[in-house]
Amino acid sequence: MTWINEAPRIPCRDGAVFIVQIKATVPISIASLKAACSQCNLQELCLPFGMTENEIDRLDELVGTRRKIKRQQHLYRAGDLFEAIYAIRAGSFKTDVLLEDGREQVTGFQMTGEILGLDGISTEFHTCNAIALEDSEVCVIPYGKLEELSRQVEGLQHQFHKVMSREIVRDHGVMMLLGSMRAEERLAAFLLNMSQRFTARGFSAAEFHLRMTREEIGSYLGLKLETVSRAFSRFQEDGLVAVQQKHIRILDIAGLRKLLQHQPSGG
Amino acid sequence: MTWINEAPRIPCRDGAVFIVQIKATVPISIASLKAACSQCNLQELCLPFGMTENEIDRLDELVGTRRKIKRQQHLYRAGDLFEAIYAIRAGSFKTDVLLEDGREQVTGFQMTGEILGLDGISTEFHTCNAIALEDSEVCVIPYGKLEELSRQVEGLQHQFHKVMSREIVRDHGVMMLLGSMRAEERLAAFLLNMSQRFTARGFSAAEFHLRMTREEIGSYLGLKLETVSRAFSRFQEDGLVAVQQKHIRILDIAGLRKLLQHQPSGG
DNA sequence: TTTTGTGGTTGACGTGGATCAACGAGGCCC
DNA sequence: GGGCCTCGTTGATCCACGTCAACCACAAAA
Repeated sequence: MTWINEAPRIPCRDGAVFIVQIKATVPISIASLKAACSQCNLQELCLPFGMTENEIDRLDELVGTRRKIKRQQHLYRAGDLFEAIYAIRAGSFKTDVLLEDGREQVTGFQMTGEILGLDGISTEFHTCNAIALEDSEVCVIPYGKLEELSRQVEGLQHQFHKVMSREIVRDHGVMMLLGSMRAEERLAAFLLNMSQRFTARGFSAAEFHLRMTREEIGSYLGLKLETVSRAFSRFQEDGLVAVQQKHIRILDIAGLRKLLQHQPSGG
Repeated sequence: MTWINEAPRIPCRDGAVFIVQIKATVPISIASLKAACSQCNLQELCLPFGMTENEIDRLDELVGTRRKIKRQQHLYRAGDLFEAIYAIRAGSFKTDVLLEDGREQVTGFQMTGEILGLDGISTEFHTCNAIALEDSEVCVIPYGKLEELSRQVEGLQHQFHKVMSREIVRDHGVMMLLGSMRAEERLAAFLLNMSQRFTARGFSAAEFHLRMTREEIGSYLGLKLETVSRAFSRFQEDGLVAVQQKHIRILDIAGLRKLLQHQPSGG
């Protein structure tokens, strides 16, 4: 229930340092958790979206704990018992599925305010891995509590259903991308999607820093990392974007959008 | 509320014949709807799964109407206002998304007991098309009623969440397939999946009739119809399946499964 | 019965992206 | 500073699948 109890679940090389962090954050966390959602500036992007003030106040009892996850560490793994869903408070994640032979498919990249762990409801075990792309923090929402509260708070129930449905719609978009777009279209779609999500978070639509590698982008888009790299170079040649490693500046957003229509065909 | 009121929503070339059908089925429907779910032999595969007898009795008030959809007709279209989800009572469907330039991506094939329309919760408009692959019938579950009842009936709430989560997990599987498998692996995965779903419905695991065309399979698997056809032929040569048009007989299920592991790589 | 249409199969050929390989750039530790 | 390691870029070559086209099977219509 406290940070201390959560600590053993967080694998961490430099354990000592991390304990210090815990000690430092415990009093702050306990204080702020009393008003977890109602005070959070991510409301608009997160579970509370669209709920009334009264309803959000009731939400505060939902978030029992926060959890810090260091870069490259797992929030949960495929096969883990499902107990909670997670709202990203800071940082970003990728989710992936692994085949027995080692092939990896990245199924999504998640940013602040987005919800992780919905895959676990189905079987009560997680079916994918969630890995932090940078040092991150999540709000832990115990699933039993969420179901209980959403039986009482209509707005929460409705919003939770919307979050799940949005995930389904997003997945359909990815299927479209993987099933019928060519490499450059996929990357254009990816960049436009990132841009739009950064915008929603108050960052620049045109200039941002990708937290994932070319290989992870490639896995998500069903391409090899070399192909991703070549597509970036092509966009740069064509004056669509300025690329410097992970730093992206979109120069011609309309041009990127145009790439998405009427290509001859794809896959 | 009755078949008659629903009738105008069903586009139908041979209207006259259909009206006769309606007249014939109205009394039967009204009688059976009084005990929609509790009497239904699809319980195990559908929304009531895992609920207690008492809970299922309460479910009966949920299904207001049934709707017949003829082959090739839409249950709903992208852009339609979202009002209800649908449980397939008989027949089968495909769902697809269309790009402006006409490209189609089939996002799924649905069989009896499966739920359609979850994509609409997110924005209150449907985001994909649902088209009957054969003459079919669905139970119409008004969404408002479902939310209301699932605030009262814990088992319903839980089961509904599981259905949504299962859809997310399924989509991840398709992403894996589209993103990192080669053509024959995709088709093998598809056949094994169909076989498993037919089995769950009491049909033969080894012999079944596909309701969709090669082109639809191809769209779902991110392949061209010729590639699907060639893969079928290859499987036949290798003694894995006997294919005669849409009729499939699996001869070596272990062989198909083996195709799914340890291929060198994909894409 | 022939006709027409839709869906499926098969072959020949082209190509987008995978593969293999070399090299460059930035971050981190010593 | 220098060595190491991960990540990214770029080039040369290959091949799985797309494309184009001919033909076949079956069903419904004439």
